[in-house]
Amino acid sequence: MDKPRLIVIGGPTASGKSAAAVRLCQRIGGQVISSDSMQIYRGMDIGTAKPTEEEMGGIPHHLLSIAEPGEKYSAAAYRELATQAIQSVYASGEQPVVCGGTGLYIDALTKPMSFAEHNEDETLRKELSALSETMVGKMRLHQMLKEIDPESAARLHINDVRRVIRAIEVYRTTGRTITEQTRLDKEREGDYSVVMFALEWPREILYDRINKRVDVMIKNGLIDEVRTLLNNGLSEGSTAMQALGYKEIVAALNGRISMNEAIDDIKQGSRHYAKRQLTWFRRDERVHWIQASGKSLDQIVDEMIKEIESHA
RNA sequence: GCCUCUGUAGCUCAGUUGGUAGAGCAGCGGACUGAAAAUCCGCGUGUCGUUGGUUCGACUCCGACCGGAGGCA
Repeated sequence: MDKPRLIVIGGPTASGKSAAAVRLCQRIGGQVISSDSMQIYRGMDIGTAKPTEEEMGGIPHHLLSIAEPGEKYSAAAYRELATQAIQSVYASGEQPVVCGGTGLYIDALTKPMSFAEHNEDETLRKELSALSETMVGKMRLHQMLKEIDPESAARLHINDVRRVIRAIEVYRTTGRTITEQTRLDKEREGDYSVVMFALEWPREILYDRINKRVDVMIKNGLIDEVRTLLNNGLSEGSTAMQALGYKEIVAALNGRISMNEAIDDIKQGSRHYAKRQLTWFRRDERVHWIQASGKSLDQIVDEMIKEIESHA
């Protein structure tokens, strides 16, 4: 039996993914499944550029505002929820269109990844993080990994503490190294027949779009949005408050930097983020890049539909 | 008009007694398998304002000119 078709729109922030996804859905009869790690949070609308009711254009969107900002979330949880949402869209006879900039989530969904039941250990993670505070500790962590999984140790830089800790954690909780895990995953096939797109812009234009979007966010009340989250007791250390546009405003509200500096930091952080996304999606050979500059939404969607049909 | 300071990377600036230049930020490239808007790694991109001169050799010393800042008039 043929695998069900899954359309994915990735690419950098502010490239126009959301609008393209909506238009595509309108034209082919589809529904949007978000693959954005921050738009899942309730109350984080302006800073995450979450589509408004109007922007959704009558198309159902899944996985937006489904978690409280304090909640933990993960690629595994995403895969679980997205899979359910996709099944429900297929059941309704429509085409699921995954849209969002979180590359890891897209991979977790579209590539085989065996997520063991239990493979997280907060206590161990905390313990190891404490160790990573010093250079000596970092070296000890790296050494520890070298003893259990030399391949990962060779691949990971000593300073990439998160991944070093994660690799140790995987082995301690599952008895299997992350290297072996990855190898096994690569031998398997994904669940979908994926058609993937990303929108491409000349760099200066993309950066200009980012800068302008940040200004609009401020004008639309981002500062109040952050204030409300803090008033509701959201801690500064939560994952949600690591989001671009939020951590900087918090720093300004707490007087560590001026509001103007915060705004510049958000723009710069977003530009850097867009670059990282470009690196991620450029590496993915499944991506069909669509030149967006100078084209109307429908022209862009025309190209997508043509590509999708050629896959049929 | 005269005096003083100043002109080096996209920006802010270093540059030793003369040996064709380097930091931060910006920018560019890369990695990424349960925190990913996170985390981490790598890369100077240059008519040293212009033009003469001194010198084996000038960003560096001297002259002129051009631009900028301040002071005296």
